[in-house]
Amino acid sequence: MKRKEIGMENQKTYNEQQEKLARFAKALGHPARIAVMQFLAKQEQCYFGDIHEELPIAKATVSQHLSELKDAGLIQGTIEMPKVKYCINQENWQQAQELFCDFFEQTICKKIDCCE
Amino acid sequence: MKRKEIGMENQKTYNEQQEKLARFAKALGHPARIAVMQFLAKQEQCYFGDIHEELPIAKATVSQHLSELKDAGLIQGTIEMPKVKYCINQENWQQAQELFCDFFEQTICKKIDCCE
DNA sequence: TATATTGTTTGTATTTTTGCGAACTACAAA
DNA sequence: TTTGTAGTTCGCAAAAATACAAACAATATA
Repeated sequence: MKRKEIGMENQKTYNEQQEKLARFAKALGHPARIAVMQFLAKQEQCYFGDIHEELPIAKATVSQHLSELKDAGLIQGTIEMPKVKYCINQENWQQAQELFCDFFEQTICKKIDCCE
Repeated sequence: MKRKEIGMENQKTYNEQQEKLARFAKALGHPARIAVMQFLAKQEQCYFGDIHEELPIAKATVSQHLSELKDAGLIQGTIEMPKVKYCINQENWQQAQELFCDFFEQTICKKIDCCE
C-alpha cells in the first residue's frame, strides 16, 4: 500500500465517499439482492418466507443474502415470532441513493471529444 | 434451481433488468473502480499510466480492474502506441444510470408504516 | 412432552475476486 | 541490436462470495 511521499497531489487512497459507494454497490451486486430490494419496496408484509418464495435459491442462501444487505445497512429485520419481518432501512437507502446520484452527476461527460 | 411448477405467480428467476443492474453494481463494487470512473470523467487525457498513478495498487491490479469495467461495458480502451487511452463508454454508462434511477424510483417507500 | 413452524447457523465445496511480481508484447529510439 | 517505455498476461496465493444440506434455536401447539 505505497503512499504518496509528500504533496498529496494524488490521493493514493480511497476517500470515504468512494468506500461507501463501493460498499453499497457491492451489496447490490447480485440479482437476488436486487430482487429482494424490489420485493421489499412493494410489499406491505415482508417476512422471510415470502422473500424465499420469490427467489430461486435455498433458504440458507436467502438468509445469507439478507445478512449481506443487512450488514451493508440497506435492510433491517425484526423478529415477530415465529417469523422475521424484513424491510428497507429507509435512512441508509436514502443515503445510498444520494451517493449514487452525486456520483452520476460527477461522471456526466464534461469532455467535448470524449473518446471520439 | 427449482422452478415454479405451474402458474408463474412468482418469478422464481431473475429478469433481465435485475441481472443487468446487478452486473453494473458489481462492477462498481470496489473503491478502485469507483475512483477510475470519477477520474475518467474529469480528465481530458486518460491513459493507463495516469490512472495507475492515481491508485494505491500495482499496475497489474489496475489492469485487472480496468478489464472488469471494460467487461461490464462501462469503459473502453483504445491503443495509442505505446499508450492506451481509456474512457467511459457513454452509451452504456447512460443505460446503467437509467437502470439505477428506475430502480431507485421503484424502491421509494410506498408503505405508510414501513417498518415502524 | 412431542411436534410443527420459521429462520438462522454450521459445515463443506466450488468459484470468484483481489493482489502482486515476473514475464511477456509491441513499438520506438539509440 | 540493444534498450526503454507502456501495458497486458501469467502464475500464484489468500480471501471472499455463492450455494446447499443438515443441524440447530425459539416458540407455539397438540
